[in-house]
Order: sequence, then C-alpha cells, then structure tokens
Amino acid sequence: MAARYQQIAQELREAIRQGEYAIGTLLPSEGDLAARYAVSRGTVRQAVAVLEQDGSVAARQGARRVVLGEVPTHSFAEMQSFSMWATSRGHVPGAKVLSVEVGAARQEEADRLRINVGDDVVRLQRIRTLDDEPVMVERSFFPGLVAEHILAMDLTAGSITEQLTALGFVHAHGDHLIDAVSATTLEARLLGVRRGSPLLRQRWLASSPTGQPLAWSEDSYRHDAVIINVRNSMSANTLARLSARS
Amino acid sequence: MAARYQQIAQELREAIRQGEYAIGTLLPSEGDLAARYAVSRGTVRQAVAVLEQDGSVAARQGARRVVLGEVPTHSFAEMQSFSMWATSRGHVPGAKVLSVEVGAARQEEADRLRINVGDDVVRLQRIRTLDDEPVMVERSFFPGLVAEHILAMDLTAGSITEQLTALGFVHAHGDHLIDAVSATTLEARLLGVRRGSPLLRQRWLASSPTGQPLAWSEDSYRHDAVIINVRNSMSANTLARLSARS
DNA sequence: CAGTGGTCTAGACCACTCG
DNA sequence: GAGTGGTCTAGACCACTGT
Repeated sequence: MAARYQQIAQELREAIRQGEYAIGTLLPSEGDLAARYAVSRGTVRQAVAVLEQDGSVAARQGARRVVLGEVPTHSFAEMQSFSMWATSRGHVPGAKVLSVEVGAARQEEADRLRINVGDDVVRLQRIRTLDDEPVMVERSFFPGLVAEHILAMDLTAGSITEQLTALGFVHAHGDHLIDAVSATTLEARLLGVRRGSPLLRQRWLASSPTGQPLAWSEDSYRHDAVIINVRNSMSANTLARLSARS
Repeated sequence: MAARYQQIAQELREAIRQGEYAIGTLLPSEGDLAARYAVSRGTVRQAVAVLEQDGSVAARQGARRVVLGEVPTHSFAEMQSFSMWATSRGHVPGAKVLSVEVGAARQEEADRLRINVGDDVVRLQRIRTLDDEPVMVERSFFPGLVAEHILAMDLTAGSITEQLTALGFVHAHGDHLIDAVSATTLEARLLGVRRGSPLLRQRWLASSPTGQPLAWSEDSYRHDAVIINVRNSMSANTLARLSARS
C-alpha cells in the first residue's frame, strides 16, 4: 500500500490534469490541504514536494504554490529500458543481436563498471527496432556479477533490465552522458542512414540501490527517432553541461 | 544565512569529497548524525535528502545509506547560463550578435512563451565562443515582458540570464529538449565545421518562480564541444525519452 | 532480534508575499 | 498585518535489513 502522501500527490496530479487546478492558478494553502485530507501539515508538504520535484507546481516562500501544468511523466523504469519505453508509447520494440562475448575487462570497461582490469565482462551489441524499423545501435557491457544471467537470457526478447530486475538486480540509479556523433560506415548501414549522419548518443551507467554498477551502455540513436527531455529547477538540479575536450 | 540542514548537507558533501566517508561505505545512521550535529532527526533527514537528490548517497529502508561518491555538481545557474558555465570551467566566454529584432509572435513562438500570436517578441541570434573559438549558434526568443530590458543590454557582454536576474527576472525552472541535428550550410560556416556535421541541439524554456516563461532558446553546439550529463534515480526522475516523430 | 530508514503527528517560530 | 511557506523539534509507530 502506498504511503498517504503519495496518494495525496497522485490525487493532486489528477486534479491538475483534469483542470480542477488550472495552469497559472494557485494551489490551496498547506493548511487547507491538511484539513481537506485530514492529515498533518508535514504530510501535505511531502505530497506537494513530489509535484515540485516533477516540475508540476512551483513554490515560493510566503506565497501560495503556483500550478505550472501537467508534465509528461516518465517512470524511472521507462527511462532505463528501451522496451518499456517503446511499449508505453504504443510501439513494438525489437532487438537483433550482432554479437555476444565474454572477455577480460579493458581499462575503460573496468573504470565504468568499477571492477578490476582483467575481470570478466559480457559485451553485447544489438540493433534495436521500433515497429521493425532500426532506430538504435546498442553496445552494452555487464560485470561478472550478472554475467551468467545475461548469457542465459533470450537477448532478442527485449528488456534485459526487466529480466535482471526479476532476478533481484534492481536498477535504482542512472547516470547519463549525452552527445552527438557521426554515424560510422557500419552504424550507417545498420540504421539505414548515410555515413556521417548525426546520431544522438546516450552513454549510461545503471546501478543497484547500493551503488553497484550493473550495466554500462552506449546507445546511438538515429537523430530523427528520439528527443531527450530534462527538467530542472533551482531546488532540483541533476543536469550538467560538460566540456567534450579537456 | 543558510538553513541548518543546508550547512549539514554541505559538511557531509565536504566529508565525502575528502574521503572521510569513502565510496561504497556506509554513512552514519540518522540518529548518530542527529546527535553529532545536535539537531533533530528531521533536520538530518532534510540534509541527507539533498545528497540523495544529487545522487551522492543512496538510501534503502532498513539499511544505512551508502556513499555513492562525489558528483560533478553544477549549480542551476551554471546550467542556465553559457557564460557562467564557461567561466566556472576556466574558459573565456564570448558572444557575437548576428541579429536582433522585435516582431510579432508567430504561432510557435507564442506557444513556447505562452503569449498570444501577434504579441511582441524579441528575436536574437548570436554565435557563442569559448576562448575565441566558435562553439555554439544560439537563437533566442524573449516575451514582451522583458523586451525593453533585452534591447537595452550589451548583448556581447555575455550573460543575458545574469542581467535579467539582476533586474528581478529570476530563472527558477528549466525545461530542456535535447537532440542531434545536421549543421546547415550557414551553421557550418559560422562554426567552422563541414555542412551536415552533427550538432548537439538543446532547446530550452526558462521560467520565473511563478512559471512565467522568460526565454526560449535553441542552442546548437559543435559536437566536439559539449556533453550533457543527467542523473536520475527511482526516487528522483526528471528525465524522459520522447519520440522525434508522432 | 536489534538497528535503521520511512511515515506521520502536533506544535512552534521565522521569513517572506501581498494587499 | 494577515496569510503562507520554510525550518525545526520531539515523539511515535511501521517496514525493512541484516545478523
């Protein structure tokens, strides 16, 4: 059963979506909401903090909260899994395996997965499709910890993330590096675009609740297939702009 | 004066940075920290919530928090301003104005800035440089609300965001759309790259604390100049992957 | 089982916004 | 100055982790 504050957050989200609290208008005060839901002010604050986090309402000390609007909410799981994302948007996801191998970790792989050079890693390359159309080239690396599970999976079925979760390897954190690259000759052929065509590259590390790296992946998307959306604010900032060159 | 919980968060961040709490080890319990800092458990929870938000520590019910590591923290202001970002990284930012004009808002501009078609907008195009090297083409649009201020500014001095902030127009929220595009002939010439070369495009809306749009900008970076970093987690997700085509 | 984080309460005072 | 959000306290009980 979800916590009371989460229920309240959900009800408020719903109310905003249905126009009960219109965009640009003020949310009731914390005291009013506490009375309405018969909870303490602390619980109300937890609830509205969720909406502030989403960027759905804005808070300023001394004034009532402003409704910013409904935001396209994406669960963490949808962001971590190509298959879940595709399915939730009404597309049929697919995967074609190009290669799978077990090997000794090279320096970069060891750094990314926080293991030692020479430790086992599984390397996997796949083409990912949306409705049978190729949209992304995926190069993934997994630490020895999950190697046997990866090798035992049906890698064309789609979501490795979901299968790992079912085995108890929960993805709790993600760290993403996003840039633009030119399609190599191979990538161009696989994706059906011209060589040198722009690709949106998303390199990311998934970690367990204890911070243990579970997977590193380099995903290169056709530029016409995907747009990444990030929201931030003075109170919640997880976004940074890095120099590509030292 | 900063709140007590912010001071504590800062001290903990510092302690992690200096290796007092090593990566992978456990943070002291909330009770211990409360005693150590002579505050209530609630205040300690506010402090560690800040670190969890940053992705610097991970929490799991029933177990002590795990130290994930120091994270490259970027203030919200640095993300919103090219100049502040460049300066904080030791580069010299520059700007060259290509054009400035006031006009009647077209449909798309009106939608982005939440104004009416035909209302005043300021359109500004600039080349942004790092150490005198062109790295980004910027196309910005401002609503009538701030038009007179924009026109009165020295637009080659760099940060419009900072100048607007000084005038009381605080940027409190950001909403970013990130994708990859091909350089047009004009962009290629301005940036010194080949036509068709990949650019990392970041389109974003900045809003005031009340949700009032203050600026919309389309920034196209040379692909070798910038990488965007985003962190998310099960408890804090502001990241979404959108389809480029409906 | 003991320890620990997650949720909730009731009350207090302060800082800020706005009419 | 009244209203409202921001901070902090002290205490309670529950849910989960690990030994």
